[in-house]
Amino acid sequence: MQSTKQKIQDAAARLFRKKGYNGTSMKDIAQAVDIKAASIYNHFSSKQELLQNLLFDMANFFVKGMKEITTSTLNTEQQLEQLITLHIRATVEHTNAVALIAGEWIHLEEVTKMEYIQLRDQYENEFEALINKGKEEGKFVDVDTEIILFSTLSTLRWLYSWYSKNRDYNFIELERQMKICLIEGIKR
Amino acid sequence: MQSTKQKIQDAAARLFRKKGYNGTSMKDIAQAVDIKAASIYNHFSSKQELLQNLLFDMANFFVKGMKEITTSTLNTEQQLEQLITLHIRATVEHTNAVALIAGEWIHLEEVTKMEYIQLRDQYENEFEALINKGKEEGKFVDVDTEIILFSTLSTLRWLYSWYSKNRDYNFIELERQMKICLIEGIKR
DNA sequence: ATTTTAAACTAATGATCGTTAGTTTTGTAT
DNA sequence: ATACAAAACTAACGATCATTAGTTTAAAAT
Repeated sequence: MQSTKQKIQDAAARLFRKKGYNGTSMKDIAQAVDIKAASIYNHFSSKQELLQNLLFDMANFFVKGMKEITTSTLNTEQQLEQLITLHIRATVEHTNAVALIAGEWIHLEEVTKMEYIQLRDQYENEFEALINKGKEEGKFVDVDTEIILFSTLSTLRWLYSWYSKNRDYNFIELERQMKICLIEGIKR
Repeated sequence: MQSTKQKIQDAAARLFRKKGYNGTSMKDIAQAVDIKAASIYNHFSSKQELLQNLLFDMANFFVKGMKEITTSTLNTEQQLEQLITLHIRATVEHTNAVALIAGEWIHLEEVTKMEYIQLRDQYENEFEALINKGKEEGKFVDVDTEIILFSTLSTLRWLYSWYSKNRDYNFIELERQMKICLIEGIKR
């Protein structure tokens, strides 16, 4: 059985995704959990806190996953494969929260937004370093690193959208195909 | 000199992108144009109409471009190249409006939203048909068409984000690199 | 110069929203 | 059974918002 607090978080993620942060009222969230809007404040101090929890949980999930991968003994190509797996796992396990990453972070209040962007940039920089490493090792094709990064990341970030329409797609197969699509294309 | 009407549209695009549709008030838009909120209604009948104009202008831009390309005499690979050029052109010429495609279409009112989704699906289907054609001709690699489509489209759709941070990047070079990145990867 | 039209303004309306205060209910520990 | 804490409720607040009505100003046409 799910706790009320967890139910509120889940409903918030789903509604923020469907109607946007500002388009979702505390009443909407409360109704989805079958309580009154004021009761949410027994569990969270504000609507903004709900958004922050969702976004930072995901940001930390990715930053932590990146750290584990880059400090492993896997070779560069294997590390890139693991990054793809990381994104697929996040998407499958937290589809709605992942969807918020695409656009709803703009509704974080100013100070928090800057902290969030910092985490995102950190992640991107480590991703970029990995691609550069592969290029230095002569394993990857000679295309501008930033363009490879942006092309790869955009695909991984958009995955939630595709996954929402193809939830029955074979999971292992998706992983295999994405690795071909994203890695074979840049191998030399 | 830009007309007031055009200035309102441009400000709306910029603000919708920065603060979201619901996060942007008519007063915000008016202030950006240095008039009062009520004066906007001399040019547009509602805030919703502003969003609709922006999104459908872009949707029509893409649908029309697709039609021109697929009815041309170019071969499959060249047509795919032209599609990339189309997205780059849209992004450079209408950066803010293109940015709205990623997330703000959810704020279209219900009936209009369905029309919009229909246009989007039509575009995606024609894109998919092109990839299938390339595969049948034995020109493209044997990866699930939907995955190639989703990977390619997500990169093209996210381009506005990258472009916003790299406006000084050499334009011709971007086009060349993107074609390598998106087409070489799926060629066989 | 006069009329007409377009586009700005002021002021107000009704609705919704996030949040708070105060109260009651529910469940748990003693 | 009683006491306590957690979590629900009702009611109300101040603020903001999209939009409308009515008025004034500016520009264009006659």
